[in-house]
Amino acid sequence: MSLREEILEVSKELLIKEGFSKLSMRRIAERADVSATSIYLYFKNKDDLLLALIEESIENLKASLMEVVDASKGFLMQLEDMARAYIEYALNHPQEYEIIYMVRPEEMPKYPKEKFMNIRSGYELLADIIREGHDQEQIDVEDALINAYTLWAQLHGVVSVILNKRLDTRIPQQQFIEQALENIIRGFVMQKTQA
Amino acid sequence: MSLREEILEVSKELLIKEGFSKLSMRRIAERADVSATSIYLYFKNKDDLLLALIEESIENLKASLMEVVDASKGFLMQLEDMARAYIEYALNHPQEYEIIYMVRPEEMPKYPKEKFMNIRSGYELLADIIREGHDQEQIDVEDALINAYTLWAQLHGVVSVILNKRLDTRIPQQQFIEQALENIIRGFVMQKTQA
DNA sequence: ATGAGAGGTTAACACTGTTAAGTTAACAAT
DNA sequence: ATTGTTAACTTAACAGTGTTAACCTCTCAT
Repeated sequence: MSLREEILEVSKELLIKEGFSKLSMRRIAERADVSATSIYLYFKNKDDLLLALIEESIENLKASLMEVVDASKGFLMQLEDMARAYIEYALNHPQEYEIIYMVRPEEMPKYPKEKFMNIRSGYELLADIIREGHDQEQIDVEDALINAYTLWAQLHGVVSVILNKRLDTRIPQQQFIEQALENIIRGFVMQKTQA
Repeated sequence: MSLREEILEVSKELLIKEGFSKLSMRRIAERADVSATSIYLYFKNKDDLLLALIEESIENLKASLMEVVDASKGFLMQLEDMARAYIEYALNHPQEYEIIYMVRPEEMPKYPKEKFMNIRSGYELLADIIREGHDQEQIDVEDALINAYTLWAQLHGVVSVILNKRLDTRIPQQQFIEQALENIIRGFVMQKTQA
């Protein structure tokens, strides 16, 4: 394993075990048994390293979503499956999920915004399913891509509130998730009474 | 103006002008023309100071929501008004909004989680409106408080995606907001065909 | 006048990301 | 076989961070 890979591996371990706030260059270096400056031989700076971690997390998230795609199911079912898969991934891999949204593009202008758009194919995947629903006149949407983004945003909001521990203690997490899923999905279903 | 107020004032200025990442104790101190350690006479630590800023932001956010409450309007209209007011506040005061969700309770265990729940009355406000809709059998909800949280979470997701600059450049922001609002609101409307 | 306390300061510690300069080893060319 | 070059790595240092301990200085009540 190259040192670059070693650094990435160790960084990921550290991220998962100790969280984003403990992820410092010197700690990574220590764990990898090299000097901190060696990291700069393989990454321009910390943001560059984080970006590599982010991309990996995005790949994992996308893979999780891909797994539940099953064209034989109805699209409503697929929509719900994907929504559940999204939430599940986020809650099961909190650090890996959060790092995706933690690092802010505006704070690292060196990188093209495109880098952060790697997740794009994930949206396309969602857009495809939404389009399918529209074709079968069971989902009431105009622009599938925009709706994919709104769906994604709503899901992100749900997991974000949970991960940031902003949920009222009076509210059971699972019930919150179920209610949110219900409301979100219903927001996409065609209202035939209006048509 | 007491030094404590002065520090808060200066901190808020610095936060708005230069953003969260530039908000350091020494910079605050410099702007307030005192030594950095003086801040510790009035705040236990940086988190304590941030918490004061957060509380102020929450008050402002709540006030913005209160402003649009108008019982004479239909609750669906009220719901939309509040949702718009939420998004508007977040986009018009990005730093003040973000700080609310930026600081993480788990990273400052010294403070009771209750502190972060000051926003609770905002949820109650929302819950009241939702309850009203339920009473008039125009909104399909079981537990109003849970639904207030899911609504809030969805709105947070929408503004979060925008503020974090994660929106695809192909997608016009305003169109995204309108579509999201439509989907979110519809998620709460009763589907009479099912009843 | 003296003691106490409020309200501030300076110096320092242990961190952080990052850079410049130096070292060391491997390998190619003369 | 001795150079020169390059890659891979290290040490030392800079500027910045949050935070604490120790100190000063002024005001005011006894």
